[in-house]
Amino acid sequence: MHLVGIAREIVVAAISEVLPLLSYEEIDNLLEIPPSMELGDYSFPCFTLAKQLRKSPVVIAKELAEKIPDNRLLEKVVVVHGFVNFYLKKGQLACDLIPKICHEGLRYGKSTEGAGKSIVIDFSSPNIAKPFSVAHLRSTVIGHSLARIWEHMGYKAERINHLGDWGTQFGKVIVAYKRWGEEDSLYPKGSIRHLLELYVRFHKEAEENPSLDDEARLWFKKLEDGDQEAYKLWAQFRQTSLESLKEVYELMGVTFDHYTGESFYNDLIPSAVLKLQPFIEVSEGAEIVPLGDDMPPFLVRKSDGATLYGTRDLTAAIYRYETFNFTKALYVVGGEQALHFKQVFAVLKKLGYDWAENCEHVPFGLMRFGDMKLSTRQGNVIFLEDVLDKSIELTKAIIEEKNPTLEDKEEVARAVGVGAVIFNDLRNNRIKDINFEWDELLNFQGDTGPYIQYTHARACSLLEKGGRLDEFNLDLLKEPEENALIISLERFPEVIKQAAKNNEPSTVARYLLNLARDFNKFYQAHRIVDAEEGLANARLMLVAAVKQVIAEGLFLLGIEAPEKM
RNA sequence: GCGCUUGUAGCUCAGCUGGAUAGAGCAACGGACUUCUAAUCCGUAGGCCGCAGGUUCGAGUCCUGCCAGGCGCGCCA
Repeated sequence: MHLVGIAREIVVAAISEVLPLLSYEEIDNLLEIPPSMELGDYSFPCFTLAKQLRKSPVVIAKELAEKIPDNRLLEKVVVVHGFVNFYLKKGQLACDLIPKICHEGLRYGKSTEGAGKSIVIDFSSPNIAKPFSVAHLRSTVIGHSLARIWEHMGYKAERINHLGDWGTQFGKVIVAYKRWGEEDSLYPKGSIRHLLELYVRFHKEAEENPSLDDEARLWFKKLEDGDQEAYKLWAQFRQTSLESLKEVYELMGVTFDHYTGESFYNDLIPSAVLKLQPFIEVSEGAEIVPLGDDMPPFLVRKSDGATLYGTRDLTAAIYRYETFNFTKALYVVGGEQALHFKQVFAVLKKLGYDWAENCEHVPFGLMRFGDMKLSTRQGNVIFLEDVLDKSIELTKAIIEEKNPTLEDKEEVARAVGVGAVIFNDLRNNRIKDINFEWDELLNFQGDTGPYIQYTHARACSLLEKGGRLDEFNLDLLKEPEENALIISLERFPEVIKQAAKNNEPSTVARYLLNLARDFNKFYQAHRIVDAEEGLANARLMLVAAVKQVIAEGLFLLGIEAPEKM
């Protein structure tokens, strides 16, 4: 069991000393945070012990509390009902914690749990025949954040962009391009939006002329069989799309270690299929692997012999394990593909790969627009680039209004505008569907990215005005607003751990909102730079620590933290 | 039909994996800028936690059954 956080560790240790019945880990699991500060900082419920010890929870709690030894960080231990409530000496905690945070900087809360281990994260993975729409945003920002969170846990992250650069959809685009390429086009030949026009037109025309679908399948088959013309077109489409994609990634500050898309695995597929051979059955001309009664069969090859994305996912999984020897493999892909991954993992297990247990689908909810699902096929898309641009424009306007003398306006507007979009996506549990609402997205007040960035900039401004800090006595911090911040800073490592455990960036996002709110309350209630000298220095140190943790938390979400805005 | 998933304030959502009096933001209304960045803060109002059972010291949280929405269910990804 790896414990994080100074104070929590001490509380658990103290209980452990007087309660040998439970292990360290059991105590840590039981320990909770009371609903309000008046009830203490940590709380240990004794109800579950009642049966085992055959005593009332209140009696157990009393006995336990009496035995807890004195500790330099413990203010008092109070029994309420069946709870043992621990009150920490905030001043002392501040003395221990704040210099530590300021000293460790971005390393505060970092764990060594994953030392020597690697985690493969498959995210973003857009379909490259299609434009990058807001629907792809989710996988991109969630995956990017998870990579940073797991790195903070000490893992080596392998960021993989499993580009959808192979498959029947390319047959469709080829057919459309050959028929209608450039004709009546609003966009120049070869541009990503031109490709979208073709894609949309294909589906429209295919409704009346289903033979187009057959033609598309034929072209994809030709592509797989190495047809020169098909390959050349495919390569051209791929290149255009990739260039356009990379612009968006750059704007958002998202990076990958590997751009190994589906086409990357073409050469590896035969050997993977060979491994599958003993399990394959032929059904209606297609090759399948039956998976029992509770799951539909897994399709290996279509009746025309072409592969499917499942085949490529399977091949990719094996390749990744052999290449990275991962401890964990995450697939940050929409929830609508849950069954697909269940099938892929089941097939891996059938092949005898124990590591299939370490593969995890990290699903997320749909992005909706009004009451309809965004559908590329119907041309019903919102381009991510447009969203980012709009958000950046709005940010610029706000800067002009509120802080017209700001330097680097362009750069700040980009950081804040993009941050707003990213935060909007990471704020809630990832499984929730998101209704795409311009108004909500472009509102920069309340629970938003700009709110947190603003708080950070505010803290930076105080530090700039406060000057250099040589001497400080953190024991002077006694106000409730100060205490709230100290205890909140102390909990940050737990928060990261929790976020990693659940693959849930929103845990960090929520924490930051609370921290920012607590900070703004503190800011509102007390003078800082012009408090009496000793107190001013102590408060400025607190501000420095808060600033540090906000910047670090934003980093974990993939959001920048400008010093001024 | 079967499987997965969601249901908490008018709206968008938290709720620490079963704990104490269910909390935020938005929207509404009322306040606070000659003072450290008002992208802020304070206050008011707003709740049969979808419904009904069950499990136990204790349920918004777990189990069962309904109801409602969403997503899937062999040659798309």
